[in-house]
Amino acid sequence: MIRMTEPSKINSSQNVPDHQPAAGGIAARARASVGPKYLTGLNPEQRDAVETLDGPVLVLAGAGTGKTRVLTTRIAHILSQGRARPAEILSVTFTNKAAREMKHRLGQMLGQAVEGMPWLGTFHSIGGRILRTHAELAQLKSNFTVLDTDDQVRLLKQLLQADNIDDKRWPARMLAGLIDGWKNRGLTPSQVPPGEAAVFANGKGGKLYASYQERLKILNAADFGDLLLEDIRIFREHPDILRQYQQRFKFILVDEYQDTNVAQYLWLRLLSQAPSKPAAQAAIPERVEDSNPDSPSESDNTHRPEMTERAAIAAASAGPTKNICCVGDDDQSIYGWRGAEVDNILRFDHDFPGAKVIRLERNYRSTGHILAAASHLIAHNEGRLGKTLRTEDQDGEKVTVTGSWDSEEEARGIGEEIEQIQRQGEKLNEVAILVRASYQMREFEDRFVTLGLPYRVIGGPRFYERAEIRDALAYLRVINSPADDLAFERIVNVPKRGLGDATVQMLHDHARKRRIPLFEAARAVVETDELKPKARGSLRDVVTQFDRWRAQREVTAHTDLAQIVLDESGYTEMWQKDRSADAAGRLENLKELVRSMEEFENLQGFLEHISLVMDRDSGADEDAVSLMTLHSAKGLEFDNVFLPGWEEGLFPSQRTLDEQGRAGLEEERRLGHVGLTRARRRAKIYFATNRRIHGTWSTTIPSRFLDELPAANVEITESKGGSAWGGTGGYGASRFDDMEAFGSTYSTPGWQRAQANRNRGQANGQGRNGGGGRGGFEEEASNFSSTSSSGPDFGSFSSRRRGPMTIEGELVAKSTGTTSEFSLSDRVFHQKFGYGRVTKIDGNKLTIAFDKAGEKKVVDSFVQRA
DNA sequence: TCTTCTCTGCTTTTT
DNA sequence: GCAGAGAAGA
Repeated sequence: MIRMTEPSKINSSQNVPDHQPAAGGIAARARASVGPKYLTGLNPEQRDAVETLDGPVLVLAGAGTGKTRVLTTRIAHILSQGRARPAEILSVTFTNKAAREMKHRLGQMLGQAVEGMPWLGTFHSIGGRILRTHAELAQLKSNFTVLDTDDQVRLLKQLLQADNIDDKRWPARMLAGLIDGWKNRGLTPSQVPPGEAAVFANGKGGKLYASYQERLKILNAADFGDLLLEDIRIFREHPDILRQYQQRFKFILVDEYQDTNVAQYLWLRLLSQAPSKPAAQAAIPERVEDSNPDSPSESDNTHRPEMTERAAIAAASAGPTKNICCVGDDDQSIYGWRGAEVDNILRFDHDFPGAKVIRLERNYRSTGHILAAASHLIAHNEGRLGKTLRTEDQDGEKVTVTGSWDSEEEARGIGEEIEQIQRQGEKLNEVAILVRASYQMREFEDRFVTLGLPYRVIGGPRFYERAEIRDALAYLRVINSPADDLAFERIVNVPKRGLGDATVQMLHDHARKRRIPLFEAARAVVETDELKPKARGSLRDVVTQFDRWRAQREVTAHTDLAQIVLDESGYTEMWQKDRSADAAGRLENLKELVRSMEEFENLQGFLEHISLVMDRDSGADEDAVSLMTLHSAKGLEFDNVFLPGWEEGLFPSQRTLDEQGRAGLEEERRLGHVGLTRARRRAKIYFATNRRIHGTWSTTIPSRFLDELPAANVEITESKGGSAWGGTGGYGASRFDDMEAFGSTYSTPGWQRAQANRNRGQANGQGRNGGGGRGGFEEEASNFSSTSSSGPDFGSFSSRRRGPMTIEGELVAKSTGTTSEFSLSDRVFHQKFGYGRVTKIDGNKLTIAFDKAGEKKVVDSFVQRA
């Protein structure tokens, strides 16, 4: 059953029941042009993963083992073997980026754009597509709106208010999280275990979930969870519909299977059963609820509800499994906190009997030392499927571990190392800083701004989550669907029209009484004298404007309409008048939005897809350092990877440890593994003894993960910014312990913290006086922005460093050659800090008093005349 | 109704 | 240390 090579099929097209021209094009081309060529260059395991087409297959693909290549080659293989047409392959990913990447690579492999793969996409876009087809079975219309988190929360807030629940004690955001969690686990309101439903607002949680669902139907809206959950419900209530899809999808491929949640699992599971006639079920005895000793959370009661759910689905759909191929890596499962079930991958062969498991263990990315360090670290986890990554690459440089006195010094040191890398002629695009929490980024941003080092932040608010984009979309949503109350409410007073809370409340009352949408209520209220003349006038304007735009919609291209709406509503003007730093960027984003609409046929089509498909693009062409969280680094790779902040509490995160215990620790460890395996040639780890978190300094101890790294592959180095302990390396009581300040082998955190505190003054002195040779302009500049005192504990520390260093800094700064084209009190603009005035000039380094950001020192090339 | 001031409470993030 | 929300003033 392994190799299905039937040579006759390759050249004869009559075996393919192929009547669709587009589909035939790709399939034919695949057969003709690819031949066996696509198989060359694959290692034996990869080849096995590509060629095992029948029955369930799990490909355990470690970091850097060619996962995407296997997936795309497998699709090419299926097509070239004539086993399915492009429209018969369901191929799901988690992110749009991954879906795009696959389409791109497939296109390259098959030599053309892959328009014929209609079912290649994210779980949510495909789920949404299925739901639109059968919307009426979920009490929706096919043009339903997909709500994002913000809309969701606002809707819940209204429900809480209506129920007189204290929004302070029981925040809407928390309820949104709970509902999300339930949906991730495939639970409809009636299926939520009563105990869990009761935890919110003294037992009202379940009821609120139910009324939220009701409201969604009235608004003709679905949230992200519904896109899958409603599909599942439809599949189960209408076996004929399910069978239709089961028959259609001859092959199913799943990327990043370790990240699937229970709902996704159920969805896949239903689709992956061979279509069986309702009555005749060749029930394979399957005991999904069996305890599996390998799976860590098995004994955990909290998983019971969905386990029974799982069992029910398994029983109902027990039939031969089709050709499903899941690719994933249990060691890279880092989304447990948002509902991903590592269990799904751990028990794959259990869920899909007869599954073939193929391990890809040859790493093509990292050098020996890096791989060894990563493997050794992850080996501390229990509950793995177990893989041993190997490379045929050289050992390369050892992974470095560097301790520094505080987080500022850490940033300074990394900045210097990056400059060094740059001097060696390497590209900044090949440098990444991966942090655990986004608040760590700031320090680096400040540093890079000072150094004039180009960087880009990856992640952060997505394009369509930006306020200006959501506002613009809200206008379009109201035009498209007058019943969209959430959208109407969002923009009725944006820009300011004198229609505040009081007016909106009044509209709500009116709308509820007559059971009409807010927009219609507004139309009616304008005709009465319930509102003050001023508010009434503005509201009338709003209503007439929307009526006009809707009329124009028939005769105007949707992109033009969007532009007209933005201009006539005064929205563009609002941002043009805004003098804050990011106003220009927002206007740029609005332009980008209008541009992106061109890809869609009409307004309707655009709105249907926007929330699912829209992505930010972070100008990747420019050579710049990448700054991102460990989470968003998954799937990326760089020559040089910097990993700062390996300290207890930060990494592993204390909160994860508190909330998830052992499972949390293991997930954090996997995060470390992901971080290390991003590096091709150099991986550099850092920790600081003192870190400012939320404004206050606290003393930290090195991460336990440092102790879990293999000594043979790791080199302990001194901070380039000057060692915290006057030259001794090492960090705290660990087996690397060769350090005087903390010289002891006691290792309880409390003891270490006590030691750290006791030694602080002493170490401080050493750092300042004995550290010598540090400082210079950079030293002074980075302190410059910290205007307020750092709290009583460190008062002496701060003042001490600020005094003499400033003088030193000035001296160095004055010696920098070039003179600036700016003069004192020039008005300037800076991308990050906004508008300000030059207060001091030192060569090409300016001190600027920013209107909003305070006083900063920056290189003149980073500002322009305002 | 809009602006300014005080208070709180902080991961990770895709769709 | 700062953003975001809510309450008090203009």
